[in-house]
Amino acid sequence: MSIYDTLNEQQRDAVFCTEGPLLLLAGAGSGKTRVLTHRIAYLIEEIGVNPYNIMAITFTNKAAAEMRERVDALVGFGSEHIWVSTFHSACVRILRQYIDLIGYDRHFTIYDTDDQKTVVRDVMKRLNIDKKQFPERSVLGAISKAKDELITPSEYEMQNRGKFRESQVAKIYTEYQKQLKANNALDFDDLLVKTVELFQFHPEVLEIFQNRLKYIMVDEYQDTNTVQFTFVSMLARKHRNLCVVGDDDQSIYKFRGANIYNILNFENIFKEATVIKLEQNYRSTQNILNAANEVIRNNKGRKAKRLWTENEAGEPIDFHQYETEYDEAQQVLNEIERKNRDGIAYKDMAILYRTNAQSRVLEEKFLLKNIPYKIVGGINFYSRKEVKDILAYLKVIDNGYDDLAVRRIINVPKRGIGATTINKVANYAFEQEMSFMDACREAYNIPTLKSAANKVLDFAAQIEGFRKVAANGTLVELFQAVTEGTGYLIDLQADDSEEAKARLENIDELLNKITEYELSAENPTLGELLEEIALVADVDSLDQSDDRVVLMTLHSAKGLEFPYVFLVGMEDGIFPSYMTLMSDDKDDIEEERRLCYVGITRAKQKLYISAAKHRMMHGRMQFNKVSRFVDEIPETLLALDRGVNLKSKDPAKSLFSTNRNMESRKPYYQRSQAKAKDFGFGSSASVDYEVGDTVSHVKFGRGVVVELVKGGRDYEVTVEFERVGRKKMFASFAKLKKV
DNA sequence: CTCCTTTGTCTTTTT
DNA sequence: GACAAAGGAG
Repeated sequence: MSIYDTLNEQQRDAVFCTEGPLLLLAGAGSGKTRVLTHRIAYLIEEIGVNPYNIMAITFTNKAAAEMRERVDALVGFGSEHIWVSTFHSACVRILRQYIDLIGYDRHFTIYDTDDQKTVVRDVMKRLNIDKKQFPERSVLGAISKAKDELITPSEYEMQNRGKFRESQVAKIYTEYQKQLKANNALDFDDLLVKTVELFQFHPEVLEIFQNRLKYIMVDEYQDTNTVQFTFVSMLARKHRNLCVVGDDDQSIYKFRGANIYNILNFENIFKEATVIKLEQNYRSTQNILNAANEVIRNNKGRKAKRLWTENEAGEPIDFHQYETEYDEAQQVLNEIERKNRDGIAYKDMAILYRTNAQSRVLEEKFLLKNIPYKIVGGINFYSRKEVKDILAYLKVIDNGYDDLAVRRIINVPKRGIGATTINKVANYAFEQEMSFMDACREAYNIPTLKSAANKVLDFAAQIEGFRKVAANGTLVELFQAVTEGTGYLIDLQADDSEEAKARLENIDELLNKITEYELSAENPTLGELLEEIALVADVDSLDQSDDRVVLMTLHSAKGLEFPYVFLVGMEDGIFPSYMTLMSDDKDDIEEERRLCYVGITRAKQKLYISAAKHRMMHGRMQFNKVSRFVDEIPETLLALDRGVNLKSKDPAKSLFSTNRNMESRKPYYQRSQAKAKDFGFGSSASVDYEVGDTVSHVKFGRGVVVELVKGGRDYEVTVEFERVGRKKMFASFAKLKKV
């Protein structure tokens, strides 16, 4: 009896097929991670491959850690020598060793999306390009797309001669890239692009890695883009032992440049490739799987396959359309409570939604009911202002060329250095062709500065001081020097608002992170710490031993599974999103459908689908039809009756049919915004309290109404709360209850 | 230079 | 509603 006996025939074929290119088409829940880990074990134990010669690329750090753990359990030794990482971390690791060969300093900084925006904004200002006409989002999108396709600024310019918009973007792209280089910084895309460049211009470096990485495996291959593909195929060119695993039906990152042809054309590119399909699903019940199959069947561009399972039929899929998003949240939470009483652990239940914004209403209910939960994604911890400020200090200490970081902190906390002064220093730096930080150090040379020069010099001296601490002390000591030496902590401590308290907590949390890093890393350095922070995804921190209900977007849920899954907000306009409904590109709706497929197949035992008839979106009441995807699930798989909560206050007025089935069969586009407005949720808004009444609020607790003003379509109510003081809010949002 | 208020814009998904 | 930019007062 060997460990391989537990695999099915196709899985075993995949494990034993170790030489040459291999394309593994692995449907959802077909045990691809099992195959990958067993394949690695087989390579090490049976073929005698040195773990050092194996590389596995995963999508998230969490998946990487998990894979290592599972291989470790199988082989018992050597797994720590396997190179398991994400694309981005792998590239950083290579670049930290060799990037000086292509003209960067090895202490480069990694820019996140916010940093990118700042650079684009600056560049556009300098080039005098109107940001109304060229929103930074779309400019960055174009740049990122170009990078994904390995198009350099000059190539981009040549390809777009004579096209006004594109040539403007080309100018921005060129300047943007120059700026990054000057700051000794790379954005996320650059990590890949620069590595490929390094390999192109320095084949000797490429060869080092080719010689080492004899067996390469890529997980979630359907979501790779052109640079990533180039990177991998360069590495694999020598030994050609490239195993890619993916499912074209789960390709959900086209917006990020994922190139589905990487998987669809793999056999054309690697002619000798073996192709193995894994179609038996071990995860979900028959009902769930059937629903998933029926939905995905509506897509045109896909490889033919049909997942099957030996699992039992299981319970039908629950579907409810509720009145509002609040009702929906309430009922979902009720069910979670019920299940928990029946002995289902919280961590076995997950709520999935299309957009992060949908988490807010749910979170409020969780707080109210005191059910443990964890929200993945959304506002990243590391993008909070106070955390970014402190990190900017650390970045400046690590890489003095990072002008962006310097400018962020030069007046934080307040040092009396205003915009005028900063511009003068920036101009001087530009004329002298030096970094902003170096210009600060020479502030006495800038005649126009006058008295401000001393303030700038003090700042430069302070950074110098921190550098000394960094050179001699621990990271925690450095952290303390920065937070205390700058007065950042004292300022916050002096302020006793709720907000300041929250900020202090976040700074504390950052200290925890740094302490933890310093304890666990073999050879902790400031650079590595910053890098680790730059490359973590929020899912990475998901600890599945915690007994909490998990809330996340469908995108984040890829690769995960839960016994009980709630798919909320299944409405046309939300999922599929309004943007894709409006798009002329038919592929967009197919991508949404794949996302739906991913969502459905996360569930092992039972799936709950729900929608709201109307909900507040962007500050307006929106009336949505049930998602077309729900319509694609055969009725026989759905349970529609039990516990339906149709609290329709006035059915006569209702423009939505009370019959949910009829509703979902109507053409989707007939809903008009004007009609929705006529219902005037706003104009009919009324409140059952008045000035002087005591009311209670979900978050703020008890308070007294001090003012009530009728606005255009809503009441504006001001309440003096016992705990948090005076707040002004709209009655329809506040949901105040008279006590 | 700083702080406050007002106004306008934008709303998908993320390494 | 969330946030950034702009405008205005001290």
